[in-house]
Amino acid sequence: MYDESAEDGADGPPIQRKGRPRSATADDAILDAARSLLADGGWAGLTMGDVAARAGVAKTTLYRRWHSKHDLAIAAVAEMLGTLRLSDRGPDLRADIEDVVRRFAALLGRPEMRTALMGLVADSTSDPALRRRIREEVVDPQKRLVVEGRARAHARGEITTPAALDVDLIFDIIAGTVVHHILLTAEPATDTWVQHFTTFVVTGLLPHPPTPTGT
Amino acid sequence: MYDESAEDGADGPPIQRKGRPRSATADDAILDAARSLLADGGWAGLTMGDVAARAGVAKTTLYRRWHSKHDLAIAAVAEMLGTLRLSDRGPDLRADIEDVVRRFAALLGRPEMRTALMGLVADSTSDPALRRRIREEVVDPQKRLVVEGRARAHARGEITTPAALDVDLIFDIIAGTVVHHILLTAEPATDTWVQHFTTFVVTGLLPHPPTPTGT
DNA sequence: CGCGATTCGCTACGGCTCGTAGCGTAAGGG
DNA sequence: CCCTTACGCTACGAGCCGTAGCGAATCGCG
Repeated sequence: MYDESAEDGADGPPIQRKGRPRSATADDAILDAARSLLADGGWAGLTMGDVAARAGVAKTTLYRRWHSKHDLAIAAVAEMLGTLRLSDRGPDLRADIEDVVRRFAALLGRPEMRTALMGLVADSTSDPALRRRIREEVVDPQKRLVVEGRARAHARGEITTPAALDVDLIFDIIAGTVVHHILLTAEPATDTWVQHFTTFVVTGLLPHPPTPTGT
Repeated sequence: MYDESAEDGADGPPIQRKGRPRSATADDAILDAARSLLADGGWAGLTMGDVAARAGVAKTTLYRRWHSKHDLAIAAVAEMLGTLRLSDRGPDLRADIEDVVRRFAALLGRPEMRTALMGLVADSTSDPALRRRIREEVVDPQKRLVVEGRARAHARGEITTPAALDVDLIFDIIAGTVVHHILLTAEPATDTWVQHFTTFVVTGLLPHPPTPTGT
């Protein structure tokens, strides 16, 4: 189901093969062309023929590396998401959250990013195998950011036990909200929006929780 | 750009025309067929030819009502989302939120719903006109739920001024988080997840905000 | 009642995309 | 140096979108 040839997952060293090696420049040219077409023409604008033409290679060369348009898009997206980092060290949890929100929003501000991501997710709604690959190669790796932020908060004493923060839930909230906001406005998130949202994440809807929910 | 014939927006009375009237049963059959195909084969499974065949009509009949696959999908989705309601009256804000989260999650649990929604959003990333239509006919109408919940909270005295709650932000958070969660797990949201998320929305990450953010 | 207007089903089509196959050629490794 | 593999090219089958043209059916209105 899968060629061990392409270096999509970025796992393991490039396997040594016997004959003529693959062109590394072609790899870069293809991924660049794919992102460029995604930015210009959206998910529908990403056609294998056009990618090949813009990259200056034959269509066969694409299919020798990736088995489908989905595989190619995953590779292009994963490479971009892999660059996400947390700033060196923030003063408190709030600063760390604001930082990651800002960086994630900046990434989604790039049209090729949101286009590929949504195209993949859309197709994955009826393709369990594709959804699994997206989760494993695109989404789940980013949870490291939440885990790291939580560890910092614990080290600072802001939370008593790491288990107090549910990583999956926090990730759903941050990623989901930013995606929803950016996709429907189609403009980069403003700085005030980022701060507004961050405040909410830390504080919640009702700043002072007095309401004793008695019977 | 748009036939005033189809009753998509559900706005205004059915315009009287002169010749043979359109078959209302065909309308229902088409939308049902579309939803059925979406549930079975995902966004890619929604083909105009198959919809026509399953609905027992000619492909021409589809295009006479909707100008494109996107228009048809919007009509199918809007009809389903229009059924969203708030429960009659909850005891407090938390109950109202939990209620709307549960109902929205239930709707997204239906495969035809998430499939159509994501397919449309994906295509809209590079189609401003389509994005605008989705916002106006699908997304924005649901904000009434947030507005209503906020009014209730104000009437109960849980918040001092309605402006204290940013409708757009709250909508992004609730809709975005639920969508993100359901799409990546592909399973209906559990009851404990709904409660967990609701608690977060009301309380925030740090239940007691001690950290005096001094210099 | 009948006439004009419109819908409906059918078939066919042009243009596009995906992904594959076959072939001769280029390039590097043991 | 030769074997193995990558590469480019062309062609192809299958599928889908959206449109066109036709005769037949169906309703409103005068």
